[in-house]
Amino acid sequence: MNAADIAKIAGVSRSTVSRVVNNYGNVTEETRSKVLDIIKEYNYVPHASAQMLAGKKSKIMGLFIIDTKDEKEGNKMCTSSYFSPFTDAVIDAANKQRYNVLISMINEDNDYNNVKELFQNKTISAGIFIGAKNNEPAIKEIIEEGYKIAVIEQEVAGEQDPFSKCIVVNSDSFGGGYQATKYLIQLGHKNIAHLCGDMEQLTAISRIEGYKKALLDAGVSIKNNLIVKGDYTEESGYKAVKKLLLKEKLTAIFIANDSMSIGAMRAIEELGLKIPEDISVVGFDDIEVSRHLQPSLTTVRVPLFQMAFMAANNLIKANDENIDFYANYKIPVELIIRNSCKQMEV
Amino acid sequence: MNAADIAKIAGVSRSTVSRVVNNYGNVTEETRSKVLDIIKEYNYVPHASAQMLAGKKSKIMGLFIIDTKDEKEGNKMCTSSYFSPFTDAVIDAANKQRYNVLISMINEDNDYNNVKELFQNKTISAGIFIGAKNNEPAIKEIIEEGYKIAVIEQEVAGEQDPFSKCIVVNSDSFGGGYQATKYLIQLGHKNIAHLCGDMEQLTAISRIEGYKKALLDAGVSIKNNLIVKGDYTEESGYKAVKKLLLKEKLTAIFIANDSMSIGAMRAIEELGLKIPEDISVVGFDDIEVSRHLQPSLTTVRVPLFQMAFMAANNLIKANDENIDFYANYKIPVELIIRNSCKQMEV
DNA sequence: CTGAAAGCGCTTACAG
DNA sequence: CTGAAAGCGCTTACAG
Repeated sequence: MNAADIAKIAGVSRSTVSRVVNNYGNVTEETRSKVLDIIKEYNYVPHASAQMLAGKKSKIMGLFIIDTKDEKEGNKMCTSSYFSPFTDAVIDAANKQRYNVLISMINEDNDYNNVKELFQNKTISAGIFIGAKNNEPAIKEIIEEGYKIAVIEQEVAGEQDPFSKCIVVNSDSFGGGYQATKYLIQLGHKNIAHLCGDMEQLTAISRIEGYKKALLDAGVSIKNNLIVKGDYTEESGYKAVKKLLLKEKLTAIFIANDSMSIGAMRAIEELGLKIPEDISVVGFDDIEVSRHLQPSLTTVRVPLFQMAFMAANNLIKANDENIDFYANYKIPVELIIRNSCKQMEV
Repeated sequence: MNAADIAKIAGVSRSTVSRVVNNYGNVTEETRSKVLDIIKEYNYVPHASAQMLAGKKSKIMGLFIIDTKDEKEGNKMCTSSYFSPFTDAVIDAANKQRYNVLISMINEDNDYNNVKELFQNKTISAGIFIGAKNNEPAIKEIIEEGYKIAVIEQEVAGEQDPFSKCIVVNSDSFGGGYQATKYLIQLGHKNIAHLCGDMEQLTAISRIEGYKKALLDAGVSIKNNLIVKGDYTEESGYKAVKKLLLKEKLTAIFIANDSMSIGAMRAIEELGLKIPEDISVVGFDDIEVSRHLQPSLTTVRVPLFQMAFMAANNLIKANDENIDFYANYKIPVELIIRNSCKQMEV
């Protein structure tokens, strides 16, 4: 059952069937309803590929989740606590506008080639990237080929930067790092450590900057031996904090994400220390588990739902209206105070 | 840059370009490598829609996540802790075989029409359903139209049932309910309550059956006032258990999933009772948070990764080889003992 | 408002 | 082993 069949049955031309299907204006009401009836009766659905080949654009957008950490069994789930609400929201936003979303994971650099192919072979007409390292050249290449792109957490380095030619949605990582650290300072802490995230990502870079600025503004000196490196995985949090506590004296630690905080809490506990009595902890992201931890984790909430909606809706708009629309959003974050920090005694 | 351009540059016909692209045998090595070079040089990628229209089948499979609960903000995240590992594994399995996956949520019955359209307009050539209620007629319809389908957690009611014409992957919910309950019995509990899941779903139906059978086998009488209804959401767990504890006397409760267990634990705590000292709790699913709860939750692990791989791989195989392949798997589950249950004193 | 025709970019018998 | 041609199912100027 194709357009020609419908045309024959309805006694009109294929052109007219097409006009009805696409809801164009230049058809009599009578013709339209006659054709519509036949379409319904025979349950005719236009062949998407034929439509595309003839000029319609794809209603499929890509969502690409970058996670190039070496995967142990455990990690996967953790990273997905961050990506999963984002994914849900993208699908939700897309479906509402009759778009579909094709999701793919990027675990190694080579996977970017598959993504590029998806654009080139016209399967998708737009794409969202989340989890990429800052300045990722593979994404820049795709943007430069002229495809419609939205990126989460990317720095735009001036007008020459390809990232200025897409939709960028960032959270205020600097502000979040600042707030988190300031909160610890206000509680009376002096020796506040920081566990960094994967420094290839913008979030990690900005969160540590916020941390440093807060210390600076409060006149607390920055001690480099209190700053340690992680890679955003739970395991890295565990190791880094265990090592740190064995060497340094501190009463509080600001950790660049919640997954590492979970590992850190395990390390602290294993060393016989109590949270928050001995060590105060602030995380970042507010993933689902954080409110269920013992003690519940004080953290900075990143509004991933909202960011997903902005990325998806802007992208769809640009695609539907066939316009070049570029933007650079910075979404505010919020400190969520729970039970992992305590006021220092005076 | 299309096949005709490549053909002209390489000095061959479009047919030959097509043969090279599709890696057919009947081309001289010389011709092949010449064409391949040109393709690489000009970065030619065949138009996916044109290929499909000319007869190739779609390399996109659909993944449909059914969640028809009334959505409050909170629920969404909870349900996704169950779906998210499954989704990850499906994408992983698909990508490994050069398939892409298009994900869509079904929040109301009407959304099934969009799914059907995706098959009818040939965007996807196969699909996986997870979260559907048992016996879902909308899915039956799709199977009956002849599309390649895999379904998670569905009962197959004989050879006449449309579900016998697809790939069914179930976990052993009955066995899990049985094990969980038996474990509580062995710990010396007599008054073991059960909080059911959404009874429209096969898992809920089978889990309660396992519970009853375990009691029966142990000679413990089934008390209907100890069996209460939930709908798999955290909130329903909270409400049901609060009400239950106010009325009945019990020392243990087997809860049909972990999300409800989280709500239940909150209810128990609010009533001033301790887990496991006053009430032992066993959940089901082993979602990510469960091991982080306080106390960590004893639960039945459902191997969603494995189920996802079976569904995806079987489906892809059936699609690639263009065969009708039907199967009905029952995947074993495992009781994960943590700290939410205690041995009764003698 | 409507139809005949060209064209989108491939694949696949068919013939050689 | 290779090419000319038909065909996949649409949309969109163009002409009326």
